[in-house]
Amino acid sequence: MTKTRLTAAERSEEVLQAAVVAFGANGYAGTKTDEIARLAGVSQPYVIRLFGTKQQLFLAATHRVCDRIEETFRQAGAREGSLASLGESYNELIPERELLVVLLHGFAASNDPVIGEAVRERFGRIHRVVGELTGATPEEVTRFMATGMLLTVMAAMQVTGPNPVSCSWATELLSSLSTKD
Amino acid sequence: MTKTRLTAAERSEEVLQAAVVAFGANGYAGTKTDEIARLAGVSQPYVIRLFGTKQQLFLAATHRVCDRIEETFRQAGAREGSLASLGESYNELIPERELLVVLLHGFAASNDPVIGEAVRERFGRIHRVVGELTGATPEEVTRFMATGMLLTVMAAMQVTGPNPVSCSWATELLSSLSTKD
DNA sequence: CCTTGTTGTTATCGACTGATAACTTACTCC
DNA sequence: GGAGTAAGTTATCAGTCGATAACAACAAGG
Repeated sequence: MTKTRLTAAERSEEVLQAAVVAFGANGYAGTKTDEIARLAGVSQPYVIRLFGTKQQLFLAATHRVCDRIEETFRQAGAREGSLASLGESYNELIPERELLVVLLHGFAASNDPVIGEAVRERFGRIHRVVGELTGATPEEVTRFMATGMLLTVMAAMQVTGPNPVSCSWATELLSSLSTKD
Repeated sequence: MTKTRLTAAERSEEVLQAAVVAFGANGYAGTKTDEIARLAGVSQPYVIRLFGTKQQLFLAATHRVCDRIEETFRQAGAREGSLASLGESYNELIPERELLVVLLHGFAASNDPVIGEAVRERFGRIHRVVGELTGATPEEVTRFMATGMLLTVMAAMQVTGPNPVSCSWATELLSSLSTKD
């Protein structure tokens, strides 16, 4: 019965983490604020009060995810500024399936002007950061991003990450990636 | 006032095309059957009666899209069995933004077991078909699929296709693709 | 022309869902 | 210790949305 009371900032952080999980599973339109509330252990109206709007909460989740991706890349880049190094660090992110898939749901929700603009901006930023960290050619960076999108889509299809659905083409595809990723 | 009456099969075809457009714009959860009905020029209950369920309609739209992609690849492969040839044919698909984006929405909706299974099956099939048509190595095929996913995501973000949102990173990225796609 | 099957509509339900308002409970600082 | 503020809840609304049912209109064949 730990009815601990948190500051709004702390509670917002918990709600945000819950939102990443929920949105990652069911996307923007498919996720109900009530579900996020249950995950976070608070009431649904409180979720709304903390973030104002479902849309704003989704934007916050998107930004959180992109921040973490950039952070991961920066750390990998600090160790070794190669595409291979960043690629490996991306693999570390895959186990947290929701994380990557939230981003995919952001892309998918780009028809909403507000979400679309945010998502384009963040994707462009990741693209730029990868280039800056590695000094790779535009072609190499593009190819890196393409591989990232493939992995993200596969995460969404649940053939990678925890409890993966076994799939002949998926294992084949993954092995052909590791040969020169 | 052309109150033409069609057979159920013909009307279903029109509804299905409308569904591809609508689902492509707003995804599975984000699209209302009523919207599809308006696009097709029929009443919302009739849409349901023709396809039974919103989910079944989405599945039909997904299969339709995948059929068209495979068809396009087969035709290109018949002309010339190279990855470059298939890649060019994919570019022809991009102007019909909805088409590719429906597939992305399918990936995103993979949390639904029925949709997930269908989408995994179709993606695997495309992967296999590309391999068969081109005789390329697994690594090359995987890279082809990765590029395809990148293009699909970019289509969703509306930086390619009709009325593209202008975006510095997008033009840069696209030009680096055309150098050796 | 009238019966029968098929196409299509209107009316309506019932469950959901984001958001608001009003109220309550805990913490904190004199 | 109580006044004030911040955290959190319950109650509830207003609008949606997919689906069902019942009815209507059109076509074809005998």
